[in-house]
Amino acid sequence: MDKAHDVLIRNLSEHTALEPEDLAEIRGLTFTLRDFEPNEDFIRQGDEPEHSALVVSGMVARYHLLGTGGRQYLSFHLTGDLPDSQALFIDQMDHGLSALGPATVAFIPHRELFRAFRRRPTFAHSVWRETLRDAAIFREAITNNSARPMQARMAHLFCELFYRARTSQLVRGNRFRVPISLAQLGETLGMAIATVNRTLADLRRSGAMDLRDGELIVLKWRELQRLGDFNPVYLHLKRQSPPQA
Amino acid sequence: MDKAHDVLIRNLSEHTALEPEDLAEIRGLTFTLRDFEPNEDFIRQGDEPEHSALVVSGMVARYHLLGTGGRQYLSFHLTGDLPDSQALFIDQMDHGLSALGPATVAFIPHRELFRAFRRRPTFAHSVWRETLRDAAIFREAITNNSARPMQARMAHLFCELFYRARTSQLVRGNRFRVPISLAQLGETLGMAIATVNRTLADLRRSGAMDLRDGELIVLKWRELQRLGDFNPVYLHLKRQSPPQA
DNA sequence: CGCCTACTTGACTTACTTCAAAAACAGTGG
DNA sequence: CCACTGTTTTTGAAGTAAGTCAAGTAGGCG
Repeated sequence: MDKAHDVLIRNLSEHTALEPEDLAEIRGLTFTLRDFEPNEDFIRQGDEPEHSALVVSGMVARYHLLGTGGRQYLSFHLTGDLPDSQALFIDQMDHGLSALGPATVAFIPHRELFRAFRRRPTFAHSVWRETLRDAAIFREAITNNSARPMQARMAHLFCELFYRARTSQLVRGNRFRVPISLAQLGETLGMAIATVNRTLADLRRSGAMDLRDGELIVLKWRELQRLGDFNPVYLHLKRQSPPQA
Repeated sequence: MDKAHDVLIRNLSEHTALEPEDLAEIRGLTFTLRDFEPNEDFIRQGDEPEHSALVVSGMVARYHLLGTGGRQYLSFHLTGDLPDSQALFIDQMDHGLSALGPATVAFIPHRELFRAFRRRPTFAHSVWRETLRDAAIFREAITNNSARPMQARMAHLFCELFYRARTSQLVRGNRFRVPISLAQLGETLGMAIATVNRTLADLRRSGAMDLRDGELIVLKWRELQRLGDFNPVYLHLKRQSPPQA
């Protein structure tokens, strides 16, 4: 059951130099694991959570509920991410979280985290940094959905997911599980489902990538990056690891 | 010269209960004031700043540079805000900052802030909370620019600015300085300038608000809120202060 | 096999962009 | 004080990308 600690440490180490004492402190945290079905909610808008979540496996999404009943997806989270770190210092959730495909999430009481923060400021700063990276990803999403044409918008999303998956060592060959429907893609990128389909068809036709059976396949990384106007600086990773393809 | 400390304390107090020791620590910080012209940049994309900024007066914006040479505005900051708090734990700026109208900004070395964080964790947490509120504002911008029709989109932006201005006590009567051009509004909301003008004309015609001579005038708050589908929960303010009009 | 959901495709409509030009305004210098 | 220049705002007309609507196909599961 050390998997939760492992993935958290690996993820924080991508941007922060943790000392042995920090690692010990993290390993002392008690995580409660829970499995979720595809599309199962686990934190709802309006909740006042007393636990923090950590993605142990699978993919998890944040979303806003719209007045019309629909959703706006805000971000996606992979193994090692703290998808509701934002809730640490905030009373009421302004957004919800759900599993995309099947996912395992570890929960840890806020109280325990705060105690660890007090004892190891470096650990606190690494989590803070994690929330700031989240914010940078939100900023990029604003630009993506506001200023880029449909094709670039979609390509950019796939670039980000693939790049992050790669640093989290979730890419086998040039493939990686992205259990997302066209409808959800539309609710992420702000486009109608018909447009999603046609835009995706264009991307497939370009030969740069494919999305099949819930799996993203990157065939020509440089080309996809060009199409998506993708520059990974905003992900603020210590070592830049460009996919090789 | 104490203005910088005052506005910072007032702003942090909106969401955090600071203790006398925190106030003393904050009052001990050394700020360097600088005045900026309208549209003057003061932090550029790519910079690696060693100082943090605090808006003392005026309005300040964050923006992404686009490949096409244009800008995508990401957020606006009022008196008391820390518009580049994101840079505290991040090497390289992924966005720039500029003054909108004339503005006064106070700068403080990161080193000094970190020392204060170490001494007063509550202060650190209040700044962390501030960065999380920023992130919540980014999330709302994603939804605004992706899922709302043009008129609601614009109304929502004005609602947010007015609401925040009000909690920062920057609203005189029902007016408040918003020195933003139509072109900049377009680069904020992801619409062409012609559409900005027509949408703004519609809003004016509705009688809910006006924007004249760089001043936002809210005539019917409830109506504007309705048009903008605005719910201030995401601003995470301790006391909710609905404008009276 | 039949049901349900997800994806695909086509035809039509429209909201927004683009292009272009005029009007209003601000600043500068004679 | 008023012409001259440049910028911002306003308005119009035309083109188009994306949304909507609708129907059909494919895939997954009891």
